[in-house]
Amino acid sequence: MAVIRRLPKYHRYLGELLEKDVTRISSYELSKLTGFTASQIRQDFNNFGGFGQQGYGYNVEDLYNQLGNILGLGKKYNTIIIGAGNLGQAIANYKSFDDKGFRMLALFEKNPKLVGLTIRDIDILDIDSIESFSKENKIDIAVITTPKSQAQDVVNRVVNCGVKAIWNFAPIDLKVPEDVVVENVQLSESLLTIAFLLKEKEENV
Amino acid sequence: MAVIRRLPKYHRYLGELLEKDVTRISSYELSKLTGFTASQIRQDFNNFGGFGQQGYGYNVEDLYNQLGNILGLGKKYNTIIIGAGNLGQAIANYKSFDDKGFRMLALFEKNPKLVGLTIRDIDILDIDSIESFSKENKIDIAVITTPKSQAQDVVNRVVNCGVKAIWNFAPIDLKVPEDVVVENVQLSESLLTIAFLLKEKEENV
DNA sequence: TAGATTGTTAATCGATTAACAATC
DNA sequence: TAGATTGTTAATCGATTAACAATC
Repeated sequence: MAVIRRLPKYHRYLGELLEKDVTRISSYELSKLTGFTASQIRQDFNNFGGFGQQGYGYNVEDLYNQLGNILGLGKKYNTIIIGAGNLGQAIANYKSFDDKGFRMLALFEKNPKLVGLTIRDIDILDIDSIESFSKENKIDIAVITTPKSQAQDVVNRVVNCGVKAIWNFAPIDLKVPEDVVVENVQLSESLLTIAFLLKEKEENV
Repeated sequence: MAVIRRLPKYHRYLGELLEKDVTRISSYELSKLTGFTASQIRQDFNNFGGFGQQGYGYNVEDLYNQLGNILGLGKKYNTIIIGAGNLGQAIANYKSFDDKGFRMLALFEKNPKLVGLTIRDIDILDIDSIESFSKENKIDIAVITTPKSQAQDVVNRVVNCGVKAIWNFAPIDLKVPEDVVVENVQLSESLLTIAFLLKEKEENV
């Protein structure tokens, strides 16, 4: 699990190298870019198979594609966003998510003032149409950007609709069946970490 | 460091317990809430001093306040948001950040169509007024919600203005002097993790 | 061939869990 | 006092780093 948190970063840097037409890279050079140790990088890649070549290093394009496969890119993921406030709209606007295979199909919203609008051609639908929508479209991932108070309720609903992964931005620990993946983005916890580090820094002066 | 990532979660649950007028809690009960083991919880708290009482457990209010202090709450942090797109606006709208002591003073934006607007009474200022603004207001934290291409540049500018912590939402590893705290929120990496877990789940069926 | 760099094993480090004496 | 639960030490586990033989 510690490894897979590093994979997206490798993938990102390899994508950048690819754009710069770099064809090969050693674990040492990659360690300078990513900040991980060369030893760790080699260990990480070897968990998934030997992608390198002794005396040469790694082929950037090959490694990029291999990591893409491991990360489950190449597949398409039908994704809906529940909660069309600023955060939901921000996510709908990220074109790069679509590019990575996360198809943003629709936003769902309770507030009637927002229903009917579109964000980058993505419709904002009434929240009560989740069930009917999911019958016509197999949903893989639901993004939860509702207020905390509605989060568990909408999650129950989408899980009933067969959603297998939740990307949760509400400040709450969701209860889901064990076969449903939950990835939390706890902004508040991230911000508190900053406060802690700032305070610690001050004390160590 | 692993400990301090857990502190905000403890703090959140203790806040909820406090609202429910729960006065005491044992490490065992807290383990059921948070999902951490009771042993780990006791270890964590003991890193910062003995907050409990044998045979009784922990006083919820006392523990909540102690953790708040450790997390650096109670202090006020002057915060600016750079980039007034959806994400910047979303963060400006989070009232709970203000409540925790993160004073959102202003948003800064390049796009002239947005400059002059206000989000929840927070002005959107021209990005070129960062320097003059920081002379009148000591800024502690800068939130980076600009596009990737502008992120490093604005970070250089705010660091020059004396900002000591960066909350970075741009998909890039920022270069900062070593005394500047950077906390990254890499949405794309978080989403890729979901893809990986979904794929892995499928393969293990 | 010599040099470079991987793949992989062993050593180290740190974090988590288990156990239990201390004590409220 | 008996029961409950912490504080704390020791044991375990997992992740990281170091080292080096294999090999391109």
